[in-house]
Amino acid sequence: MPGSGDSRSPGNRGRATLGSVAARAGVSPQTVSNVLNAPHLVRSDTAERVRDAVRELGYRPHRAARQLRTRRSHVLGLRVEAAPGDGVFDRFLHALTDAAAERDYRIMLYTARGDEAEIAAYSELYDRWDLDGFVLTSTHPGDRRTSHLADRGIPCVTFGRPWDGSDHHPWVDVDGAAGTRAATDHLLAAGHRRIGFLGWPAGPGVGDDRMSGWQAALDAAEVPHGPVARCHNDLTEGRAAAAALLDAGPTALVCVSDVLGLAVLAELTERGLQAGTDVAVVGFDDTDVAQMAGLSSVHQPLVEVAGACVRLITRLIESPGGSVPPERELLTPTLVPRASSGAG
Amino acid sequence: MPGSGDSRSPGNRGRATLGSVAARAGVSPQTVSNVLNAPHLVRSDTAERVRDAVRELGYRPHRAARQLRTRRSHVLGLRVEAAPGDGVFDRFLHALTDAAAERDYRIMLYTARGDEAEIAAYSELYDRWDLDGFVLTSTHPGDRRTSHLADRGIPCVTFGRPWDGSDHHPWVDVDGAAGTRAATDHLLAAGHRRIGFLGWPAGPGVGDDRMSGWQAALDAAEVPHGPVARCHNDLTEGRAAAAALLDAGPTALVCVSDVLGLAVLAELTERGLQAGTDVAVVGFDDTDVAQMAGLSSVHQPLVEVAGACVRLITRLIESPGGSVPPERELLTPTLVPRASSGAG
DNA sequence: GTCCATCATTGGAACGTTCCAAGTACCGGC
DNA sequence: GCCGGTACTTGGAACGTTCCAATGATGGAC
Repeated sequence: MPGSGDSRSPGNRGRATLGSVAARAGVSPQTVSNVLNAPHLVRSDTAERVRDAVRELGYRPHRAARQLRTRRSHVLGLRVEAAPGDGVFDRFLHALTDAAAERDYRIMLYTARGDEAEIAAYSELYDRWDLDGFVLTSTHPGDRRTSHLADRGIPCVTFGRPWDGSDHHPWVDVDGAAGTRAATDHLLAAGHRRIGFLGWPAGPGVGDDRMSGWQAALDAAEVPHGPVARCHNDLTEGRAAAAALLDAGPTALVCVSDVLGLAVLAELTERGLQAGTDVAVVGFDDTDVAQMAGLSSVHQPLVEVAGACVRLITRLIESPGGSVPPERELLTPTLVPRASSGAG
Repeated sequence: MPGSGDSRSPGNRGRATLGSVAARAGVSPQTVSNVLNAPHLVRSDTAERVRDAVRELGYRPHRAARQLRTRRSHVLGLRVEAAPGDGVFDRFLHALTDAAAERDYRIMLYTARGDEAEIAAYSELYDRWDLDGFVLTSTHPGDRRTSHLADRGIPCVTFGRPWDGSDHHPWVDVDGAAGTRAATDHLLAAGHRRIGFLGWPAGPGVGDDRMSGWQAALDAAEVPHGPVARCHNDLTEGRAAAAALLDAGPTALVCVSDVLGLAVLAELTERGLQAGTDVAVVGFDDTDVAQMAGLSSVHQPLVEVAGACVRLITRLIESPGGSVPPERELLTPTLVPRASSGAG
């Protein structure tokens, strides 16, 4: 071995290639490739020699070349929404990026104005950028995105179950009903018997699901339903709804979101009442502000959600025929009790 | 032209390639490439014929192949932070994705535990994934990331100026001092003469910069400085600091962030005082919660910031020798007056 | 009509990887 | 000593694009 006779090619920023590693180890490029991708084909001492060369040269396979050959980019698409965040998306984004990296996948972002525009963007991202699949969020009744992707055989997974009962794609969701049920049980255990609910406007989807947990808990305990109010996810509307609710004299309120929970807190303060002692309040999502305001809240296990999303979609991508039955995963959130419901 | 005799290659999901377009237009693949990348080399009638073929076949160049040849991925890296978001990052993310798409660039995410881990991740992303450059956020004194990148000739741009006076990379920032100055001027114009400041712990960086704007406005108006308190960006700490500040009897408070602004609002409500009439309050960042709580705030022009980031880094990437002098851009935020400072 | 310059187009190779089919060596059985 | 199999290794082509150098066509000057 005379000196450091690297046979690296020019215009390559001096990076090692399969060829340079092969030369160093005294084998063919194909064998180096096999060591990395199909080790069982290679004799162990040869493999050892190749691995040494890989280490010495700091070789790392070049994605674009692999991608050109295999049509796999190891990149997943994720839409970033324009709508004001509820504080959940950031955390999901981070967890998803982490979970993907663990399996050697990356996340690429795109934006779109509405579902139709998103659908139009798929072909560009799939054909031209070779994205391996898409992670979709905020599923809603009448969502046409998943069926579009399914028709074209493009892998996807949704964070959020399909609300129209369709069944052609894997999904991961958090059991909102279980979350509000835990919150309600927590209040019942603390002795409350007049427990109201502040929710979103009626309609199939996340809002109704969360409300059903509150109902189920009360029914199971044979406690009559407390007052109910519904409004949009807005602090001002929430204040008005909270005022109406409080006039009905509940001792506790379960809220469909932290924003509405905070609205209740604000209304309580306005009335000179103390959250947690006079009226107990629980929110949903465990956002930063809830944390800061001491609002009890239901925490979504976003790290697990992200992990499951990546697991499900990579399984789909890496399945030979692409014909595995779609898996589902429904995760249970946990209650984080704080001062607003009498804790700590 | 007998029928639809597309000469598309197999294993290609039926996508058109340079070759199939060339065959259809009756020219060589190279000419098709020239039409798309160097139109001045091609006679106009030929170009027209090629463009027709492109349209008919729905041809779109394949990124991986181009990337393999040119070593340009048209992808920018962006780190997504674990830290609880201040509500600014989401909006920046969306704006950046949009701005990048406009120039045919995409954003790829990565995570890292600390700056050193991020530095370690660069080579993987740059060498293996061929990222064209990085957009860095949350610059801070003693930031070693930019010099590392500069040493290796890897393009980057930062959202946030370098706080150690270094000058080897382009950056975009929002003039925090101008923002607090506008806020203070707004309060002065409303007749306030005892204007306090609630800031972060002293030290070079964003916090001191924002405080300096408050000072400058008061000095220019020859009004004495009101009371000052400093604490971390936390609602609980903020409440205590706000209490101390209010005891000093200011008629208005400028806050370094919305979180601390909300802390002041909470403390005011506790005391039975009305924000906007009894004491005026202004926050910083114009987050969703500020909007909902009616907190006046300083709005960062994130769309412009993102646009500038993309413009600066693409200029760097696409400059032939890579040796353009680093540009800087300091954007001015705007005040959004709300009820908490007597508006609307 | 010859020569040179310019314009438009083309052919061949290369980027770094993986697929496929073809090799080579070894080994045991008969 | 030939045969067939198994274990390992390799050569050549291909993925779709761009770079580089070479080719052919056109036109004006002399």
